[in-house]
Amino acid sequence: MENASSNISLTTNTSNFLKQSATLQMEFGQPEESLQAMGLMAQVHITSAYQSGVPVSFCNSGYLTSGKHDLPKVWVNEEVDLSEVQVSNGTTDQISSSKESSSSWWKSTPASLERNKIKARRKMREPRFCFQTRSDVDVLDDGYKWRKYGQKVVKNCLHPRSYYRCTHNNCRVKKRVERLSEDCRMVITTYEGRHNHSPCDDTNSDEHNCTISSF
DNA sequence: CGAATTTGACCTGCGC
DNA sequence: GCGCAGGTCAAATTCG
Repeated sequence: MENASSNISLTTNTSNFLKQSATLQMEFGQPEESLQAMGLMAQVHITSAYQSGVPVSFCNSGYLTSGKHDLPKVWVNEEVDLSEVQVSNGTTDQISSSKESSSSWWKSTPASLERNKIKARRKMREPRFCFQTRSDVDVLDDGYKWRKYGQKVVKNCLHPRSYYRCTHNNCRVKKRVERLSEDCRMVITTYEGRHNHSPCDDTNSDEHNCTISSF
């Protein structure tokens, strides 16, 4: 990584990931563009890939330090099943589960109809970006406004995982934040989905111009 | 007092 | 089919 400001190198270990990466570029264009779409203004170096949540090549090399944060290690976990998305045509009404529609006691209420929609939505996997930073704070300032909607203790992890959702209207981007049990200073952030707005829509300060290293 | 967070319950997917 | 683990919901609580 001789020039972090202009080069993003991608390490791939499996042909499957290459396929996934190709899909990603269809969706987002260049990797840099992808990261910007996620609101990541910092220049990054992609060192490893996650495949279905399992690290193909976990990054364990040194980190570039800037302030309280090290520049993040990023990997892309593109899990969008385009055929599935096309079948659903962006809506959830066409997706149903015979198992769920047969025996759930709550199925006939308006709330349950909404739940069915949510479930169908869950089936459509969103593009994901994961990155790892060394930081004292859990939530990185990426320019977007997030609302915490859950926290869960994950097996074999000392630290709980936090779940956040973008607060912008109709933006369904989510992120998960957890700390490594091996090194509590390491934060793993996973973005899921793509913002349909700019960071400026969420903040009225110039904080969003700050990069991840601004803490 | 409204917004944000916490937290226990619930739901779903997956492996055995 | 069952149990476990991860993800989400929503009522209660806290915060600004």
